Amino acid sequence: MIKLKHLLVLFRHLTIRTVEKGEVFIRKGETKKQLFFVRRGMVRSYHVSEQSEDITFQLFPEYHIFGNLHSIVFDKPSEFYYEAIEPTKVYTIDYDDFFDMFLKNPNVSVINKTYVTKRVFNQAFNRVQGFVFLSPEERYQKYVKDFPNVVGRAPDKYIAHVLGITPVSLSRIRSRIATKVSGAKVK
Amino acid sequence: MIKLKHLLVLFRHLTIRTVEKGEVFIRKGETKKQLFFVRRGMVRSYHVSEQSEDITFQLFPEYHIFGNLHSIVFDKPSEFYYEAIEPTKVYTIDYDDFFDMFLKNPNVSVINKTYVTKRVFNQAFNRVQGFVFLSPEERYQKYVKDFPNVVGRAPDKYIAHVLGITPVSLSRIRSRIATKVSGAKVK
DNA sequence: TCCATTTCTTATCTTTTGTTAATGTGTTTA
DNA sequence: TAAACACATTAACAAAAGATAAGAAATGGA
Repeated sequence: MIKLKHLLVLFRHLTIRTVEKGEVFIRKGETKKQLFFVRRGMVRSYHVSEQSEDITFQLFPEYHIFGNLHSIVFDKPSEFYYEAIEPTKVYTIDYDDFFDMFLKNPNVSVINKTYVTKRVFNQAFNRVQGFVFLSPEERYQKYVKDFPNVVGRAPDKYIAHVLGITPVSLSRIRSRIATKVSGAKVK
Repeated sequence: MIKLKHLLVLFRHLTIRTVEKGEVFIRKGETKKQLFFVRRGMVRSYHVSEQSEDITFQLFPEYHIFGNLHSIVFDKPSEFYYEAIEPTKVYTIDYDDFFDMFLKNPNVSVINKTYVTKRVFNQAFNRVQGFVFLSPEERYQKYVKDFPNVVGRAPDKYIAHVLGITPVSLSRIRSRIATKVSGAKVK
């Protein structure tokens, strides 16, 4: 059984970076293979296209791991930006150095080598399940349950895109849920 | 660079199973950790709930890898059934034996140990990107492009659920696309 | 070949979403 | 404090999707 405490011990050995809101960890086009552990604050990944606005792909609050997956997994340049949306502190390590850590630090060997892989895969797989089996409203309810430390903290417009809907639609969903819960719409 | 040829060599050493249409490889609730390589035919994973019909989660044509991910990644019982929807031939191996293969067979060591992991993650990650950035219609167009050997072969109702929409809606999308392409609707 | 079953399409209606824009409501900062 | 800005909500309309049902087409067996 792996505890966050163990993961924390591991990342304590790594590079610490403290940034202001708005700072970018990874830019589109970059190919550096880095892993990040969010110790404090929040990070969002987003995609920019010519025609439309930024579209947020994922939000990473404390104790979440993110990285340039396009580079790490697919050996391609990053398609996303990764930006702090709060004053944020992260632990960073180069991905290729990452697995060496296990050899050099016997005290962190409690952490299964594939733990990070599984965690990241877990994120993606669970999201796909949400898109296939749940309605947008159910998806939001699940998100509130799974990420109570994100909802009400990150802007709703970010959460909306994570859920695959527009901010306007999410606002209506929230209003709909409030009506259901209280029995009557609060004007 | 890993080629399908190499993967094929690897799986040639494994258990071969040939089944009829309708046979089930993995049942909901099972915890066996197995990897499958589809050599011929097609497999679908699906979820059954009390109220609604089966909902197809994914389709695996030739040269695709599938497995009991709920067990392999999360150490939980499978939530899905995995069923052949055509006469199908698969190569099977127990997941824990899988990585031993690399040690015992130097001739297949060209295959990166993490290749399978990356492939499976790729599937999930790309799907999430589709759900976040594309409309249902665009998602279908992309699916046709990415899986031409599935479209027109597997029932559309399966593909619809994979794309997160209803079979009726997919039928309308197909009709809409046909109208756009030909300029006029064929009655 | 014929019948039964499954799948796909079409229609109707309701609900939800996307889009755009206007209006509130805070927050920041100059 | 006032102005500027970002975000959330609401409204109005068009477009799309869900649900249900009926009919057409395709498929599979006997």
